[in-house]
Amino acid sequence: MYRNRTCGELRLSDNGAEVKLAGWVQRVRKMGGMTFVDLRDRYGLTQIVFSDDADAELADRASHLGREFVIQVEGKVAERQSRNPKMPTGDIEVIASKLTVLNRSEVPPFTIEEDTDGGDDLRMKYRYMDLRRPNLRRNLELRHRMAFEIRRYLDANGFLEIETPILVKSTPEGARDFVVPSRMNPGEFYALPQSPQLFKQLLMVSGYDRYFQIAKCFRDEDLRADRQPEFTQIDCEMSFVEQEDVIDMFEGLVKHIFKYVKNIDFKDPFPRMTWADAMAKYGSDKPDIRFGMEFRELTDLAKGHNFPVVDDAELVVGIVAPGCAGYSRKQTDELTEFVKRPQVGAKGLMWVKFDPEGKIKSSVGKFYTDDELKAWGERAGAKEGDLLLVMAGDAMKTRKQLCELRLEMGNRLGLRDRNVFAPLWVIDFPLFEWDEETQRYYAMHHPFTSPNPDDIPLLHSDTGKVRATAYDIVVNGTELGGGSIRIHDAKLQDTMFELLGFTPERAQEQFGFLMNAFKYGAPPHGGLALGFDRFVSIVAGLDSIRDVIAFPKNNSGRDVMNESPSPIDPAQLDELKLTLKSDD
RNA sequence: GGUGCGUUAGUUCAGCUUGGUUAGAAUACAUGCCUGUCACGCAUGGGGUCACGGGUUCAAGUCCCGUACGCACCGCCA
Repeated sequence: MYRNRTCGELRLSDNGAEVKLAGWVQRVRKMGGMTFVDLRDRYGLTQIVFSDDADAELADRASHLGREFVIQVEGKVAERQSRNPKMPTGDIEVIASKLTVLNRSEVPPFTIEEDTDGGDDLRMKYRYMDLRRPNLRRNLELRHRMAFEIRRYLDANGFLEIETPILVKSTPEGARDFVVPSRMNPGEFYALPQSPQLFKQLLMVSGYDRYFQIAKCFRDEDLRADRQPEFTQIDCEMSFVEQEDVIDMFEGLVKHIFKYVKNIDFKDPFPRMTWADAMAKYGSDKPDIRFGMEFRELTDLAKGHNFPVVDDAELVVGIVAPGCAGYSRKQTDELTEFVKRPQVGAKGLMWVKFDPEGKIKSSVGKFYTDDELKAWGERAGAKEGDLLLVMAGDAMKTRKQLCELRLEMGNRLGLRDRNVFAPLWVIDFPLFEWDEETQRYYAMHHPFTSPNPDDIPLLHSDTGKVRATAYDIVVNGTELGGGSIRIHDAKLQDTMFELLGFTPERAQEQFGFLMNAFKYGAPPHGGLALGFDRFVSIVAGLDSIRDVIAFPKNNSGRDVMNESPSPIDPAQLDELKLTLKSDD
């Protein structure tokens, strides 16, 4: 037995106990005739003391231990002469009587501490050491805890966890597929699943009316801080349900997680907002409702004053930054620069300051009288001391740009507190999205999403207006997940494919197995998928999902630790009947 | 596919604006001193292909071009 206690558990009540500990050397502090060693394992840190008075040879050996050596120590727990209130084990120490070096370590390339001195790249290359750091350890513990609670909740509600294949059929809709060549079927390929969508619908046909899976999904698209090529979804599907049933069930799941993992009780139902409202009030289908600053339309007030920027605009819309009337020229210029950055892409920004004495200062004073600007302020709900920020232009673009500005102001004003969680259901998404480039409709969610029954008459006449029975759950401006009630009627599904520009042959080729299954008694069904990595990172208060994934990929989809992807052996290519094209 | 920023000691960075002596700091590492430290302290020491390639120049870590890599973002992500 290498150890009988861990480095995190010893307390004053263990005083006098003979213990055996094993772990990694966090730090060695030599103080003349005494040497202190902080010993670390998954559970914590314990101080080990070696003293010349007790055993000079042992103390000398201890003083030459290096960082991250793996050692085993036997000794007696003792109360410290000088306690350290900053550590849980700070009241005690272990007076060593025996020291065994189980393994040496090279000097690590970065410090194994909460605030490491290592950069991201280096940490990824030595991820196995990065994972020794307490913050990453806590993240993975949180992830485990959440996965455990998800299973507990769903099991209690009668869900079955069922695995679906990783080698699946490629479908061109949606994201780019990762593709796997088939050796036994030369020239043919599997795809890795973007989600278990089709399988979970088939499981509903099979009668497994409550299914879930914590499923790995794969998308071959460019990465972001919150996007990995392989990621994990909490994938769920239910039969004999309507939108309300699905929302209830998974609002319950989210509440359960916050309650048992974060000790946060959401008593009230989560607020809901239609997609149209979300776009109009926040310029986003995933608004951060931790703070207000809702959009107010000023188009009618602003137009007709010989100000070309406004007169040519489809929409004039503003937000009120509370208490910001004192912003200096420099600060308003900064905001203007912010919206003019290529990432936001606005042409400019108008501002109106309503100072506490009732005076008005504005970047557009040339075009509007104080009374006219006052009317803007009244419409927008600006009080004395507030700053009104206004943008104008094409409606959709301007809303998106003002959305960026709103979030920026939220950050500047400290209104986006990581410890505050504001969940929100966004409902009534459009069923279709028009694509200018290819001049056709795409499914906003996916082609199996059912239209809102009220809008079925519009399917052919006013396709773009048709609402879907689809819903997203948003937390703090991040899309946590989404789902829909699916189509279970073969005729309606045919209509969908037709509107999406599929020929019957192509629809049959791609989704024939699902459509065939639907001929044999498909129950009404619907479901939802939550992004597990994002969920964990939101609960942990982190911006990047990389910190909640044990072995993530970098910005260009590479694993810098094992250097994948990598070329394969020519023999492997031969077996697969593949030839590489030369790079030109 | 595109935009921006970055690459200098094991590590995190400064130096570049205005080209010119032996490229610095902190930390880490090694050695010594130190019997209550816990970000220990003090002293000494070792440690550099200034990412790579080309160009300008009498002279390039520094200026210019390109490439690679990293990060963030746009496009993309039903």
